[in-house]
Amino acid sequence: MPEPDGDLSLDRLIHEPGRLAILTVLSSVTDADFVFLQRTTGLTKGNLSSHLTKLENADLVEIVKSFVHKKPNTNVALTPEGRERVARHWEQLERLRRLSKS
Amino acid sequence: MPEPDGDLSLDRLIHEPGRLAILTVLSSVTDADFVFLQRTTGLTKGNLSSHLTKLENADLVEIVKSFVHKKPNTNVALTPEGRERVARHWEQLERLRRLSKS
DNA sequence: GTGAGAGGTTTGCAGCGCCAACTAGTTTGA
DNA sequence: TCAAACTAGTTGGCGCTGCAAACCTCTCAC
Repeated sequence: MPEPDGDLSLDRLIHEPGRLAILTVLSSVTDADFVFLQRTTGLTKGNLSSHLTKLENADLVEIVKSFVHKKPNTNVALTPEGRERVARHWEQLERLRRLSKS
Repeated sequence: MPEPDGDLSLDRLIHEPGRLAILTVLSSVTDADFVFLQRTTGLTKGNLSSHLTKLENADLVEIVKSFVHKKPNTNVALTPEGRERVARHWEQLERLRRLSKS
């Protein structure tokens, strides 16, 4: 029940390392496909797949499946809400960090 | 298997919100007692207790128990190693964040 | 056709965070 | 004096969730 003085609580959905990596990569580009995300984040396919599903369910990313060169292609982009929540998360972290430098 | 290009991996032990809060608070003071940490982090006693145990096992904090005014008192301080690893963690986060702002 | 590989998804489990319940001791007050 | 209430924690049980391995489906080379 005790709320911290300034709210230090972090959104687990975003804070989780794997997803934070995905979201951060996504926020530097307009969109990215599965393979690119896998290489940049270092996640295994399985992890990446399940994280993407969670992010999609939370409306943080939009996923478009199609075929490119006859191969399945999964394209991922942040939703506006996702972009905003990631930005807010970094602010939250910044706030937390400032505590330690004062 | 695949390592990311630049290492984006985050230390779960430190990254976990509850512990990150504890460690960050601790890095702004020389030491703190249980009740102070509970108030500043907003964690429940149970959480705080188990997080502290983990941090102690990992040698990130040192815990000294004593009695103050006849009451049990738990005093916590970062170890040198803890201090360094927390600092490194924030650098790691900063590196990750820069990806998204380039 | 068949073997290898790309591109994912599903499954199983281990580990962890979270709250509730409990312990141990102290103070209050009837 | 004895019990109720409070302080300061610790422990246990449960449910979630991250992880890797196994699996699936399609394509291409031979």
